[in-house]
Amino acid sequence: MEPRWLDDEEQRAWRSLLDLLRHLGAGMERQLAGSGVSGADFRLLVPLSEGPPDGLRARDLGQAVGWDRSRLSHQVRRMEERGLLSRGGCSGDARGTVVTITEQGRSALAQAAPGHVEWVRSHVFDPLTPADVAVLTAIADKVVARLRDGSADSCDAEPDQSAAPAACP
Amino acid sequence: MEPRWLDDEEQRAWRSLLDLLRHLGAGMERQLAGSGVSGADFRLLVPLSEGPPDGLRARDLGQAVGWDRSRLSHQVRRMEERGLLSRGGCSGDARGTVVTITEQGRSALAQAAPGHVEWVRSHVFDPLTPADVAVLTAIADKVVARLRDGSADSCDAEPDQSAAPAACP
DNA sequence: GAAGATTGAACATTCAATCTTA
DNA sequence: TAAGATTGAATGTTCAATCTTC
Repeated sequence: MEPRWLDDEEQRAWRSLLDLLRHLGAGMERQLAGSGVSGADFRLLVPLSEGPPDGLRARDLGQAVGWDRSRLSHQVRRMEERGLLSRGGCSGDARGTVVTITEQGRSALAQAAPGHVEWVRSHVFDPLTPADVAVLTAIADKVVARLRDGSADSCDAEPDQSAAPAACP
Repeated sequence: MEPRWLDDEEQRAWRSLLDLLRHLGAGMERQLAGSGVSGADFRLLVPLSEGPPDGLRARDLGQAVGWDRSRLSHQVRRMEERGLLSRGGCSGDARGTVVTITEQGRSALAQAAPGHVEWVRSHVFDPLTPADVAVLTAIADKVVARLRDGSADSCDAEPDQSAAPAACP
């Protein structure tokens, strides 16, 4: 069957969206790098800093950021080596691992967060009107909902209720 | 100075946008993988298939997709090893390299493109109204424009006039 | 010296076992 | 048997030289 190709306006829209994707990711990474943490570091530090002081189970942390076990394990190991967090056993379920943010981790986050929020605000929210923001949220949610459904089509399900990196710590 | 933290609605918006980012990238990659090409493969094949039959200079190809020399060089080498494209010298400038898509590359693209466009349409455009699409384009362009300016702030300039992966070949 | 391109090392991510415990 | 987690190999990306030609 002949595919339904994109017309000119749709191609423009798609290209703009891909540009947004690329620039947003790259810009965010660059800004954070200037504060000494990577995007991945930040992603983990936020939910850990907001969670209970005892730390979070690796399973829950993985769910929070939408990562699989392997990626989380590697990232946690690297961050533990750098002193940003620590791992410990899980009382009650000997299979589990509990991840805890260290003082050094809190400090790194506290140092990075203000610049990050300022960057997000000035690069994303400042150029938009409040109406833009409302519409953008609605649009993003619609597409994400469709994408979530779609994951079940040809592949496995995807829980993923990711945490918001720009939350205030 | 106390940073301007995000309010609740802004946090929701930011989180939705990040979710969109992640799901769109992952979903696209997964869909393409089912057709035997990676997102990176596809990115290069599209401008090469649309460009002159003699091929494109690596410099121009890099500009088209917004990659640096190193990343492009590695990706081109891997794709050449798989027979999707070929490299040759550049007549007129002995420093240059000319990259050409092979028949096998064209075939791989022709095989992947219909499914890709169908995926983009059904996952991105179908859930949106024409008005949504127009607004989304405008919003993305505004933010990208701001992000382009911003790149000059703390870092180097970024030309990047990337190609649109979902174009019809 | 600057531009175009390549290379190898370091780092991140994915994939396929593997291991332990529920 | 399934869930939680780790590991090592394969692949992809970034970073810092390096090399050639303009």
